[in-house]
Amino acid sequence: MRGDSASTISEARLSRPSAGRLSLYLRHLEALIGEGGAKVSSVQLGQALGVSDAQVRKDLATLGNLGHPGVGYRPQELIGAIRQALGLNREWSVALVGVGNLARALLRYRGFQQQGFRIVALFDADPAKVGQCIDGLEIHSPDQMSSVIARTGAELGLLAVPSETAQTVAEGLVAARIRGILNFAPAVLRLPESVKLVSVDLAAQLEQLAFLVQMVGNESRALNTR
Amino acid sequence: MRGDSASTISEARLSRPSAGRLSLYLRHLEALIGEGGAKVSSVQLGQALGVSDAQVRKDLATLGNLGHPGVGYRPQELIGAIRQALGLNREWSVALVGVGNLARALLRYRGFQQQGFRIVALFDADPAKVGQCIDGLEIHSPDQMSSVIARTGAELGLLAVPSETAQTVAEGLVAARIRGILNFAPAVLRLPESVKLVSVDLAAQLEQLAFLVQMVGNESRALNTR
DNA sequence: GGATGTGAACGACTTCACAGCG
DNA sequence: CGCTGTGAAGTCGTTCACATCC
Repeated sequence: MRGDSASTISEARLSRPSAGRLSLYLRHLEALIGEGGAKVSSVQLGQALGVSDAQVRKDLATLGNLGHPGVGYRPQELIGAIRQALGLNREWSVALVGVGNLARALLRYRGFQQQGFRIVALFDADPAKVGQCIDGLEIHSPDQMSSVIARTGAELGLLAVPSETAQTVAEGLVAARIRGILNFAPAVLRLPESVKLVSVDLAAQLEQLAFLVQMVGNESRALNTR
Repeated sequence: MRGDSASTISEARLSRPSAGRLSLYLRHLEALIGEGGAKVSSVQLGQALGVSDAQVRKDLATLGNLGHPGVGYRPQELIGAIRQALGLNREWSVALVGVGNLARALLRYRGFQQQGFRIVALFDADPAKVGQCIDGLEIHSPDQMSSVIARTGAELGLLAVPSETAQTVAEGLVAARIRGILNFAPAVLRLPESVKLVSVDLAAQLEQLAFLVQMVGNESRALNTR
């Protein structure tokens, strides 16, 4: 890197897959800290996470010059830098729509609050559920979305509703000025560019697994032809 | 492709991302069928799913010559071919380990049984849960894994246990001759090559979303410099 | 020596663009 | 015509290999 006369972070662009791996590094590093590991090398990290050492270096290099040649990386520093790069150096308030079993699982999921995500609002269209409380949070009607989200300051939304209503509910969240949606409904959502979307399609993942498993069978058959 | 003198299916290799999209096409096509759509074009499919038309054609071309130039594709045919390619033209028996909220959500999840996945066995290490029944399925102790999995013929495993025990439990599933694992624990699992693994890391997905949302802010700041 | 950072080579996936067919 | 199938070009991400620094 040439023009680093000043020590300002040059804010190199961070690619999507790289960002995904940073999450993994982060989790692993936080576990390491507990064991007081003072240094980590790209080889160690890579082996622990199933990633090539070159890949690790490339990923970490985007964070700035954190590596100490001949030594490795300092976990503490890395953690801070990764948090910053991923936007985890602050709290994120999250709204959860669709209070079914999945929602309950998400509510209790430790991984979220551990990284500063806080679920601050619940919504469900079922009148029987509206007004009830879970973990100290009242379930609101979707009508209230705009006001409740404004009041609680939620910026992210978890969408755990049936696929039929997913698009409509998502639009409600957009109208309520949510900035990003994590969608669990098996539906393809259409959102304005400015609202970010990540989808987790459980059925598709399981189908992917079936495909891979089935391929193994085909593989061995294919090998016979050699 | 050279030696296609015979009309035998040349079984073109199906790439991982392509297989992922096939799941989406399949779901959309099954919805279309209900509405009696007789023909679909790559453009229609693409727009519905947020994929380029060229991509759709490339993906579907791997299934054999199903397209009718000047006309489009017949949904029925496509569905059959996709099912076959993904290995969904049969039932898959599935074992579910770790009976918490997530497991309950997965058990009731329609998308699974709709594509022929049947959960046939439950396991949980908590003695208080062992012996209980959910949806007509008894919860077994992990000790019983080998025998129960052999008896029920489960080939796939859903792993919904805490990350600390994930590796151990996964090894148990491998020992019980499971062929693929869908892992929900936020841990990196080490499995033999022959056992396929797909991981769904909820925390990482949410972090990814935070990253994207945060990027939007940085983007607009970056645009100012222009 | 040991480990980082990084251009260059490589590979995988996507888009382009168009020939060919109904 | 309209729409598919597909080589060619392009883009993105990963791996290699090595100069560099402690």
